[in-house]
Amino acid sequence: MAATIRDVARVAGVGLGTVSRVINNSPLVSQATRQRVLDVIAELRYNPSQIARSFSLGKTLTVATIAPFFTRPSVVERLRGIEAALASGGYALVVFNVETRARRDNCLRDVPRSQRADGLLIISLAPQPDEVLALQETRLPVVLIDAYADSLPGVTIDDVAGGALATEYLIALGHRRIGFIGDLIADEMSFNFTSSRHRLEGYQQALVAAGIPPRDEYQRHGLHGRYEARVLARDLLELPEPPTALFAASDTQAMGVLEAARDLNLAVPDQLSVIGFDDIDVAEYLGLTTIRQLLFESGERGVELLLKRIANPATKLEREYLPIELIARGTTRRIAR
Amino acid sequence: MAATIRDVARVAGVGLGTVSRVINNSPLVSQATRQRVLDVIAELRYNPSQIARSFSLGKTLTVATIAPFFTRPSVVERLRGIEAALASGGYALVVFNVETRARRDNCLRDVPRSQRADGLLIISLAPQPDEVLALQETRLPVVLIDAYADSLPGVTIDDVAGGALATEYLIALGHRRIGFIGDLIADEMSFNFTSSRHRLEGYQQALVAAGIPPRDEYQRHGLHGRYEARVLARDLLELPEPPTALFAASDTQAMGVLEAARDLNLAVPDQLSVIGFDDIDVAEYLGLTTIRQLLFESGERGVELLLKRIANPATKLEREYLPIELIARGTTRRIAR
DNA sequence: CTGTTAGCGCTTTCAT
DNA sequence: ATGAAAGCGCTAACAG
Repeated sequence: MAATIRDVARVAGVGLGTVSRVINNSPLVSQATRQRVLDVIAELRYNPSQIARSFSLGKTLTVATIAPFFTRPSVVERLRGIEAALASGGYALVVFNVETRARRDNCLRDVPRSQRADGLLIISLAPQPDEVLALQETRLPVVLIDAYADSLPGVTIDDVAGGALATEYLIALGHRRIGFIGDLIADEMSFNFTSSRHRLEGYQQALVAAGIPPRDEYQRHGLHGRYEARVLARDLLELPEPPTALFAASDTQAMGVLEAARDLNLAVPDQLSVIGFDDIDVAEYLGLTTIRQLLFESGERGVELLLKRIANPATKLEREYLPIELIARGTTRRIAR
Repeated sequence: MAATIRDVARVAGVGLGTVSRVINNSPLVSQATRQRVLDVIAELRYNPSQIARSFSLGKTLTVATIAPFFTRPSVVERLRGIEAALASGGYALVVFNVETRARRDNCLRDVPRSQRADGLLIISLAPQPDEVLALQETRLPVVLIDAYADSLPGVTIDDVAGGALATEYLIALGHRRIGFIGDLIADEMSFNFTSSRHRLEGYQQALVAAGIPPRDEYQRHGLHGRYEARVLARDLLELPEPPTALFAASDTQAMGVLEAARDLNLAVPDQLSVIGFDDIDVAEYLGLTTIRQLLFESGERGVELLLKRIANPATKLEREYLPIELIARGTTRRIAR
């Protein structure tokens, strides 16, 4: 069917090796020979088989990514950074999307083993200790993005500091009754997202530091999603003594909070201040105050670390922290007294 | 290093073929032998190499996707459908993101040739005739999603009908001065998106059918994006005799229109009706009236067509049209008189 | 500079 | 039911 390197060699009247050298731009071919081979390649419409190439080389020039809900704006933006960095390095990107616990476990177990890729990027998923061990056994270079695990390299932000930053800002605006809306605390059945948990920690620390005792009833957790956050927030805002400000662990959840405020006819920011996290695209549109993190860059940096590790697996464990920044917009204001 | 099939065979004291049969669940192995081999596999932590397997089989169990701006909500949703359908079929997904004209051309040319994948899905990009020819020459099964090309299978919606549907709705609400905001008309330098152009056609047809002459100054085109649409809309709305309703070729652009209205202190829908296209996630949040198309499903159906073609390349050219639906929300209303 | 050859790890006949 | 052997298309080491 399709021409092989052997066909090219035969027609051009040269050896296999020569054709291979031409394909790979080796300098050890005379100009004349090279041209002849090139002509035959064009004539035969020959395309080197990537699979055969990978096989022979022992590398796939492919990087695999496991991401939960890759449809979430923050994840998409990280993926975009990954793709861009990978493409400029000549690597292809294969994506595994994970929306159930079972698939998370399967992917984490099987993808590294399949040897389809030269490296693996895991987004927003923290492998458990036993999974880390299994991962290391495969010897496949791995980098975590927006997640942390002992003895695995990664790029993240300081989520605790982020949570504190958001909360301190609300405190500085005079708020004392500050609520928190975040993801479900990881349990057996869930994904082990850690960022929401850390942001909660930062929230609590900031409160304590300001002499405000954190109240349990001000902290609500649910599945990540606009609708879930809306329900949670509505509940929270109907408390006898409701919060005057709400910190949502993500912009998506903050949108749910905004909806809840609308449901209850609470004016934002006059009666309720709202702050989110991530600074996804739509945050600007909504005028949402939020904590910005560099999503695109996290993908880029993750790829850099990974490629370094692929080139030299002995590279010492690197962990990179990306900066965060408070973006004050219109959903927060000094508390009315 | 890692154990190979040969190691397993040796340790288990069986032939290569037997191990292969066990791996592939062939029934031609005795229960006893199978168990012995399985034990050795576990003991050696053997994982069959996917690359070697692909190579030997002559198939990669991978599908490639070329998508422009895969960060756009509508594209992401299609990809999600693709990934889901692929995963359940045992295929992996490799993604190429295209954000420049040059990369579009390169991908269209190189990806099919590289033989990295058993099939190719092209999203929202219409190959030119010469590109179609080159594509067909590679004999790689291809399916278009949200794009059309002669002699290539695909799944799309009827964009002309969609444009007409949106426009007729505005007309039915009493609007006569209806503007259109869409993508740049394809030129040498751009991507050849066709959907916006077709929606414009539908818009014009509906207008004519209602006896309203389309006015050139009511039709604006720019790069796809919220900001660009905002600028375009602002300009349009500052006309001496501005439109009372605006049809945006996508929800993202409709958001820009909404911003423009805000800029000019025009109340929506009281002073201006706005309708979008796609019904992306955020449309519901914004209460945006729009034309819904089945994005996720378009990915699923594209995969189905593609897998069918991979299984049997002689499958006759299939083209599938997905339904559209008007979703009336809060950004449109009967014109005040 | 160039041709030849030995694998890479697996699937698949083909015998047995 | 199972072992042996022939590739799949390419790269790289080796010999000229």
